[in-house]
Amino acid sequence: MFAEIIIDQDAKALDKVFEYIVPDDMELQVGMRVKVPFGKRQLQGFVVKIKDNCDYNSEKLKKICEKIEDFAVVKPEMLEIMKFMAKKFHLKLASILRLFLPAEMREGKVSELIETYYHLCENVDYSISKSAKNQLAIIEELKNGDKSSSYLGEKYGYSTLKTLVLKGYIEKKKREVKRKPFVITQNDKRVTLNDGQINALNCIKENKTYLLHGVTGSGKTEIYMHLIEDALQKGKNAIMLVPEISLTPQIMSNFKGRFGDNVALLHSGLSAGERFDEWKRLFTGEARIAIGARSAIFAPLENLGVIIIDEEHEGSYISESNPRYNTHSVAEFRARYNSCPLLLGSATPSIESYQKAKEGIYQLIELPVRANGKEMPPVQIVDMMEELRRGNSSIFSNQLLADLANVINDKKQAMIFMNRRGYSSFMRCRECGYVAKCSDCDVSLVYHKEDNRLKCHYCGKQFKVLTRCPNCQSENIKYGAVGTEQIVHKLNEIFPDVKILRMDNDTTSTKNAHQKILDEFRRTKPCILVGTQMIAKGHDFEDVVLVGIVDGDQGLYQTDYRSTERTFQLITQVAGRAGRSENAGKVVLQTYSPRHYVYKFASNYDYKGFFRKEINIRQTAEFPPFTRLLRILFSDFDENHVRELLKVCYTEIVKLKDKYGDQIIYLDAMKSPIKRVQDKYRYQIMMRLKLEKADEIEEECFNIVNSAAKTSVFFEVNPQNLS
DNA sequence: AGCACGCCGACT
DNA sequence: GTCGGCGTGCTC
Repeated sequence: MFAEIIIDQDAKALDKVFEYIVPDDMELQVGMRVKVPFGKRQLQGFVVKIKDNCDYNSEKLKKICEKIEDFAVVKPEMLEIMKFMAKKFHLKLASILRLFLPAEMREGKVSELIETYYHLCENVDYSISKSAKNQLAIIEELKNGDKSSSYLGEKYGYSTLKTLVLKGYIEKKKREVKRKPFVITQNDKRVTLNDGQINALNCIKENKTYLLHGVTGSGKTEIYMHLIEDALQKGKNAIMLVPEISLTPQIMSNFKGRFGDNVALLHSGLSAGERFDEWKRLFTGEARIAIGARSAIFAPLENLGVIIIDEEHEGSYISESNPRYNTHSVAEFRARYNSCPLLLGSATPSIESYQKAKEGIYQLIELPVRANGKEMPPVQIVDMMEELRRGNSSIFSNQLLADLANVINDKKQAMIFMNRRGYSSFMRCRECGYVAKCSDCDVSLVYHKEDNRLKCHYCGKQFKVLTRCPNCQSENIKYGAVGTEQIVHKLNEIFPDVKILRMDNDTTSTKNAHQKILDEFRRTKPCILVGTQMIAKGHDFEDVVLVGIVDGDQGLYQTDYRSTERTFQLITQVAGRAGRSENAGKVVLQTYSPRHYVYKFASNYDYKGFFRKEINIRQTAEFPPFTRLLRILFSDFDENHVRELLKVCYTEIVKLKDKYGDQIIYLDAMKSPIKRVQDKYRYQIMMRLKLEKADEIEEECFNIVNSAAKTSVFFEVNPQNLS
């Protein structure tokens, strides 16, 4: 017997199957991990095929050394996923396989938590003197079952235990225990579904992809729970993906409360050991529901009854570091493989997904009404240009300050939201609102501090920093964004007696910092919480009556075709934080371009209107979903090396223009906007392709690059972020 | 990824 | 003379 094996090394040169002889006495299965001789070394590999004949020079074949486990860690479905992903995303086989296993299982690091415990020996005469109270107490405790060493030791003294062992009355044993990452509080509060929800549930039956467009608070979570419950009742399993940022204790305890130990949670807050335990519970079938961020799509579950992607529009579902993949595609693959429905849920679906629903590729389900019947809070747009003209050049409009003062008076709470800490940002005229844009691409230019230039992230063109506004000649043209620190500082000056909390990547680096800040916010009134995106998700605070968006524009003038869409999503999401309870809320949105269509639609919560406008723009501008963007990223420590490689590939790819003509709308090679990352120089080829031949062209490019490159090159389709 | 083979500079 | 630099090539 022979086996095809993928060596567990993330190197391009090893990205193929190697053949080995299966020893006669070895019972081998596909999906097992094995140790094999490889050159002078012994390496780990994955068995992907077992066969009777070999296709390689049989004299050179070596024997498999041993099995790492006695069972197949990679199930057949996962091998199919591997093949699918390798083809679709041009990834190395080993790097995909690694996604399937928790890091703890790599290179024999399998660490299980071992507990020592004591067990009462049976059929023994216990002759213990009455004065030995501790010894007697231990025996009594053990009559009710085994107890852990640490428990007994702390309570009665370790020496006592030792004595009993010596006497032969009790035994010391070891066992594996599961780390429980989460305290389970049973709070199975069921909500009766409204008609909309029942309708939605009745729709989702078939082996299809459904897009659930439900406004904030329309009860999507309840639908998810019912779907999962249905699946369990049919003896099937379920996967639910949520953005990492919204894996809040609230969400987790909701699902744990409803499904108890059936749920395995996979999120970044877990220690490596906890992750491994949760993974194993799924693998063995002890847990049947996987809930987690992006990578939970690889949960080792078979027989799936439903896959759910919550907040499907979130950018974090596209992996931006290696291996780069797109969760929707993998989810779709698994759903088809298991013949189960895939549900994409969002209050603000991505333009791509909604378009697919329009085209009938996805089944659209709408939940237009909030479950509690409440209106969304009104959004007031404040024109910051007008504020400037009136002589207010601060970060805060008079309106926002007045509203904040009211909140403080009423001992309520407010959230001040800003888009992100910006080091690189766009350049804007403070007089007329003009924003520097690329002459070719109609996207905003990004200011790069390192070389004091403005760059276009699409075509790589560079521009000198402007000193005078080309529109109104004002010299008051600046780059730069305000950070959260700055906002907190100003607020402290204006409201010296009010507690102001800050939450962003800086303040939440430690594991529990996030929760601590939120807890403090919950307790304190009045209070203002200043933060980035992370305050926008899933936290319900009864007393938040005001949400201020300081820089509504920032998302807008980010540098890619999705920025308007993101701004809409963000405003909707942030607005949802105001007035969750009886307290009528309000949203104040500050912007320098108040007439931009996104604000009109967002302030009316008019998703469909926004979609119609946006999809038209995409169509005329020839951007996705009507075209495909392809970015080929080359990186290497040696700059000359990359440039040479880029040149070779580019010359070949340019020739495709002869063959495909206007199918290639745009093609250019350039430095990557952030040209060095982790000491590696980055160059890229950007292409915009018409859809008809996109697959074909992509494949050709891949082959060109693959035959030229010794180092690995990354392909990205419709990238989220172009740095 | 690693490890060997191999072909050119400055050292006991 | 040879020790050692890292370019190239191979691993079933």
